Amino acid sequence: MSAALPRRTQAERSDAMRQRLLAATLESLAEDGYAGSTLSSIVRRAGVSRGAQVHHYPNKQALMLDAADDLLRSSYRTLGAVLLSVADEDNRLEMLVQATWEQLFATPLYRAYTELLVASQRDAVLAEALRGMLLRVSKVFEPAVEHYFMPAPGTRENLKAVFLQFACLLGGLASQAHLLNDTAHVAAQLKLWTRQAKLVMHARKGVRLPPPRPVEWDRPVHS
Amino acid sequence: MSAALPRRTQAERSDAMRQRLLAATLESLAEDGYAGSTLSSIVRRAGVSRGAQVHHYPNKQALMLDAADDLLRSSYRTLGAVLLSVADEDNRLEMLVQATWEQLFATPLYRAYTELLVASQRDAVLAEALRGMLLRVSKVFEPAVEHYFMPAPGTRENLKAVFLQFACLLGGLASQAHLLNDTAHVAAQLKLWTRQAKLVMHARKGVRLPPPRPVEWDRPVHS
DNA sequence: TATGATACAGTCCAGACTGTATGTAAATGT
DNA sequence: ACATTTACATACAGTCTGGACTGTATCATA
Repeated sequence: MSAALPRRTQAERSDAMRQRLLAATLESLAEDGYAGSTLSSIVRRAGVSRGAQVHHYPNKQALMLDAADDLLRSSYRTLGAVLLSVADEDNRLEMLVQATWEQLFATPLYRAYTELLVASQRDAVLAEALRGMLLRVSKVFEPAVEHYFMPAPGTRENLKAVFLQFACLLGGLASQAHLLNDTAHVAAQLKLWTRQAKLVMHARKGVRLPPPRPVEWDRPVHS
Repeated sequence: MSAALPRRTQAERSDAMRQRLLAATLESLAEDGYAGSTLSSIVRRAGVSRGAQVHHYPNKQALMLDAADDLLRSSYRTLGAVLLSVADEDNRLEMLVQATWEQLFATPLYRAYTELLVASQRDAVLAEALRGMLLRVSKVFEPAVEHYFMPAPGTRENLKAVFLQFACLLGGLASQAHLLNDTAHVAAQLKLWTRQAKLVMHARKGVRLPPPRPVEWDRPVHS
């Protein structure tokens, strides 16, 4: 009769609980902001008790750090999927731009990232963590860029810099999107950057294989 | 013997007090963030009592709204000065880019703006206020752009969009500047955008006059 | 100069948040 | 089967915040 109680192992219970807490934390960051994400509201959102949180994360910073880690890990996976999805497209750049915006920057997850980013301006530990995670993400993106694109003949533009520009542009755009109540601006900006980028880079012809898959970052054991 | 008490008028006292409160608020926003800018800390920073604040601003939101107004007004003036300063330069675009970054985006004031911007994501009143103020600022910038620059012959690029791109780029750059601990990246990005912009616009030749000075926004009487 | 309005100072209070301490159930090891 | 560790729940302590409230000094005006 204990069909509803499948007797989970300790590790399973812990992982599930951590997952619920992290998901609730990221939701809360996106909706209520960093300061608004109080421990009480997070556990309420996760539907667990206060004790569960304090058991897995001794203090708020630890929870936030792990949430940041989870966020960047998730973005890493999304980015990987995006890069794969444009593999067999002819107009790779357009697809990449559109997909990056829609699936990465125009999402609640990016709003959560924004909150962590501004909080990191006053939290050196969080800043260091974000720095390291960004480095790891860029380590995936840059080889993929090399895999798919090459500098246009005649130009000697640094593709890394052009994509860093892209990231800053999308970041700034996302931060102000709720003020510009005209969504056409966003589309225009995406098109504008695409046009500019095409001047300095070409999609490599005949590349139908996905980019090299670097070090796995999917499930490192929790420290 | 009352040499130290020059008998100020009521309006003078009020203005001076409001100024101290607003300055302290913007400092606090830049240093301690939005949530960290508590009323107690602000009045402590301003060196005034709690009662002074509550007299001039009935609640925290009113203070923040006026601080945002002051911030945008100040940026408006700075931007005007920047535009004037590049009037008689030959390499106007480079100077404009550099000055905009140094005097507008790489300042504590922009950090304060960032705090207000993310806070406005959950404060509709603040968002509306920022929206209106940004509109007014752009109303200064756009005529100045027309005054100084023209689309390059052959291209039909929208200069407004290019400068909106510039703003988003600088915003994104400033938000992440504390993570990229390499200041060379910023300079490289500024150069990159300048190069791209030069492809679609030229400085008008022989323009030695400052841009048209639109509606004044220097000291509207306080409501 | 008398009277009211304005500017400012200091204090109090209800609520909220974080961290901690303690108690109970479930899982694990032997 | 039982002891021990792990996972989770509840209660509490201390701090802080924002708003309300009362009191005092300064200014405007008739």
